[in-house]
Amino acid sequence: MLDIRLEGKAPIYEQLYNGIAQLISSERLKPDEKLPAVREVAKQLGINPNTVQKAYAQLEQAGLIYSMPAKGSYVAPRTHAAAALRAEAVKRLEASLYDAKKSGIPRGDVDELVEKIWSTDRNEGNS
Amino acid sequence: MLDIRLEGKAPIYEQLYNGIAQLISSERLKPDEKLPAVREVAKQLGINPNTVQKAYAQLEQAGLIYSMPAKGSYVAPRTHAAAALRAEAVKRLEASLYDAKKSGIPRGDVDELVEKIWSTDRNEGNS
Amino acid sequence: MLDIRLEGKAPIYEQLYNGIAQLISSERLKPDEKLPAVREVAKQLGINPNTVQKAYAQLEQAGLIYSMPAKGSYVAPRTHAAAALRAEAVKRLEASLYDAKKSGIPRGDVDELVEKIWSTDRNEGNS
Amino acid sequence: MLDIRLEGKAPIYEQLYNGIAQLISSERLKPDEKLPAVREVAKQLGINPNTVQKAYAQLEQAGLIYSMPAKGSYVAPRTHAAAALRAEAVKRLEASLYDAKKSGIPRGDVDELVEKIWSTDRNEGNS
DNA sequence: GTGGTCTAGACCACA
DNA sequence: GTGGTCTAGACCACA
Repeated sequence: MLDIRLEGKAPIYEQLYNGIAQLISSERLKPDEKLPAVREVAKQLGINPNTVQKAYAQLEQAGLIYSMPAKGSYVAPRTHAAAALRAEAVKRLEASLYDAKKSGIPRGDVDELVEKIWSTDRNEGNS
Repeated sequence: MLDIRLEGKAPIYEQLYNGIAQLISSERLKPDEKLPAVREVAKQLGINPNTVQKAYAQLEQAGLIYSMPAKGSYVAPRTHAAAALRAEAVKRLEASLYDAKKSGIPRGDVDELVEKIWSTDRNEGNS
Repeated sequence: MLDIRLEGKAPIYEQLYNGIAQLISSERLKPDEKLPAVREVAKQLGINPNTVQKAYAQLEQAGLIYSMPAKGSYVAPRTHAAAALRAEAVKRLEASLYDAKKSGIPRGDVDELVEKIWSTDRNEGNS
Repeated sequence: MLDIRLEGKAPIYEQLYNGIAQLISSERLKPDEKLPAVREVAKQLGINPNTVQKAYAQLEQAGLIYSMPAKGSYVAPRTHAAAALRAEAVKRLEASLYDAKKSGIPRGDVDELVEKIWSTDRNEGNS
């Protein structure tokens, strides 16, 4: 229901934040779409509701979602969200590519990585 | 003697690791050059020897340095160090590409970025 | 609770590492099973928590366990653990073969040993 | 002059001991052959004469070499040395192969390793 | 409660 | 002197 995989050493609330931001950025979550309730996400992922609450609070503070008390949380309207996030993502990727080039990684290796990752069509999820 | 500034919230041993890795990568520390002793670095930076020890241990395990107990620690031969650094760079790049994909960046945009960066003729290198 | 005996001159954290690796390898610790907490192991064995922490950190880095800060440490999924253990076994075997060669053991003798051991039908396994 | 490579974390005197033992076991050092002088070995390998002295002392104590004061050290006569060492080496290798089998390494992989190592004809030495 | 980081300080074998 | 190990004990963010 929220196709997000928790893994690695980063704090869970941060992984949740990034995961949802990516869903918004890629428009798999559309503007004004309702997010699943905090408790639901917590149960689904087997984590503490406080942790989900923290992620939602930070998403709201970042202007990516808005919440209507007693109703739920919703993806913010277009202008605020997707475009800006995508621009940021591109910027981070560009920096990574420059680093890779500086480290002497040949372009061919990069192209192979890109091929490998983008051809893994669909199904990021469920290990 | 080791021109590294500690700052920010990242763990000290990690900052040390990255700082030394950069010195090796940029060849300001040359292959087989002796690194300052654990205790010396600790005194110089005003931190605990154990913390320096941890950074050195991880650098050794990554293949960037080798240490001979009772003699000292040394920068690994060029090939080893370069291979280790490239392996790390590839790992970071792969993570970035996954993030970019999840953020909805189309493959075409990525290919363009790669083209743009790698066609920038030659030597973008050693910052 | 972790049936491990510390003895001999090897570093404690290394004995712990090997002991736990064996429990995982023999599946007395199953995939995704929770390991006892760092402090608990320390108390039980009468050693310092830092020493246990070191063993756990290295097990995680070898891919044999994964840890979620504030939740606990868990045995890695079967595939990861098995791959890590095999990688280590191959490394040890390679070293042994080099030693054997240096000691002047002719290749023919080695081949005979391999033949003898692998033809011993099936399941020599889980000690 | 003593084709031995020092590497890894083991104490140098131990590496020296094993290296010389292997040369004797493989009969690249023959019975009653003279070993190079302590000081010579120390200079050649860039290590402390005390370290070489320690290795020689332990080799003598193990009955692998004998020393004639003011003359030098010599490889012990046949019966004491090569045969026993080789038997030990075979035993260690056999144990390693059993471990490898228990770890699930397929015979094919072992054969490849053997092929790789024994076909690297000659020249163990000089990195 | 949990893993993770860090300090202060000790001791060891080896060189 | 050098790297490596270990203890005792503190503090942190996160859950």
